[in-house]
Amino acid sequence: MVRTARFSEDDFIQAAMALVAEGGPAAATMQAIARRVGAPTGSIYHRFESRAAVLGTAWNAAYASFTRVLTPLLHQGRPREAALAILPWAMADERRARFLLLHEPVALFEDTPPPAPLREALERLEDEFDAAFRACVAVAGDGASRDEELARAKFLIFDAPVAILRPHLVRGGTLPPFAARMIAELHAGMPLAVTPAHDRHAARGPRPVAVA
Amino acid sequence: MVRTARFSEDDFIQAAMALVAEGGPAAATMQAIARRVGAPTGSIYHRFESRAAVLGTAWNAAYASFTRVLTPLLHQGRPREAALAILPWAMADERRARFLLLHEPVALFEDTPPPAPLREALERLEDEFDAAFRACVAVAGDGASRDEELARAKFLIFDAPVAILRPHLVRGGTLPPFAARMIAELHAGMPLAVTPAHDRHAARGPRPVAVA
DNA sequence: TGGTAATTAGAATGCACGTTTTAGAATGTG
DNA sequence: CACATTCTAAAACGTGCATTCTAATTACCA
Repeated sequence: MVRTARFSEDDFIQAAMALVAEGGPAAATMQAIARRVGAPTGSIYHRFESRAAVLGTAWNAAYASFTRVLTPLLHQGRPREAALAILPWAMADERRARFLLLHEPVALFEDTPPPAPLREALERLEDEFDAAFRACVAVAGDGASRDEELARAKFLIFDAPVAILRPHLVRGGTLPPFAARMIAELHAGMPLAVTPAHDRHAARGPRPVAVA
Repeated sequence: MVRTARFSEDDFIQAAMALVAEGGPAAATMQAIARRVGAPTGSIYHRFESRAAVLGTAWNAAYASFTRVLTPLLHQGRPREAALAILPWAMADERRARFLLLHEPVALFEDTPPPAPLREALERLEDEFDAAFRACVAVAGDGASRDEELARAKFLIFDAPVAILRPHLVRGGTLPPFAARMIAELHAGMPLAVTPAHDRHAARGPRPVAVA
């Protein structure tokens, strides 16, 4: 390198996340990202090959940060703690949480999909997350009832907590104390059969892989 | 009228819904809507003043269809039935369900909001829906615990069933039988205090209003 | 101190979109 | 049968976008 960079890769990613969080995918134009960072439009293209690459990198980073919190708890057979861990994760960076949880990826990536390396990295992250769920739930009966157990786990650990969180994420501001209470009550009233510890190792997914 | 129309207002609405359902808001361009209907682009402007008006009309229609099913059950104090009613409503028209439940309105309306009459009609629909929730839940204690009860109700009756439905909506195809089971189990494990019938009339919201 | 590669800087390009315009075709009314 | 009106039809316009291009800066190194 011969000239010190004024703008980092992360500057652009943060700006893109913030713009999507505040105004939806359409608000994250290249010019808006550049303006928010205070850089000329062209500078983005020294770090990212396209808009899809910027959004894809941002998405992968947010997703990885999310699963980094959940995955270990799932592998430890603690679904309740995993579900509750979503709340502090979301409040630690509200914009990132809005970016990841409030927008279907289809709206971000449909028109122009991110470059292959990013897509593959995301697929790996998704596979790891899925494997963690499978490792957590008890193996019981045939394929159909196994699908049901997995669907129950994903609902209890991911979708329901996100649904509880969503109204507050949309509104912004602090999280009311009853959000955690509702998640706890949900897990008490709709218990999940957990894999015994000695089986969990066998079901464990591939080792975590570093993602850009 | 002096010339029979080849394309109806509803043709354009259906096309817009389908395009958003399949490819997100960005896919519903005026040209795409026209192409899908088989009409020239300009014809849309004989029925709608703008793209925002098309999407807004579609949104209001989907929302009204949804609340028409839920609202009466809420006013009858039957939250469990209301929650379960979401499933047949969604399967009756999957595209409409994807359109309404899979996309945050911010992504549809942020850049250009729909014309005032449509915004007002939507606000009325939302107020009615909210009033139905308030009429359903038991009034207990101070403001904070009342907020909590209302949040519980909205989660149990709307957000959680939608979260259970969402993966299958994303994937498409038929709904697995355990979706209804999960909703029933959820309501059994996390019961909701319901307003006694004689109080419900007082809390009832404004009469339903016809929407375009 | 001048060469060089990385970066900033910002204008330029081309394309897709929402919207408008212009022209023509269809249909009920007098 | 003409007229007014409502629609189809398709091209045209202006804007904003992603991306590319050209030039000017910067900082390290020989």
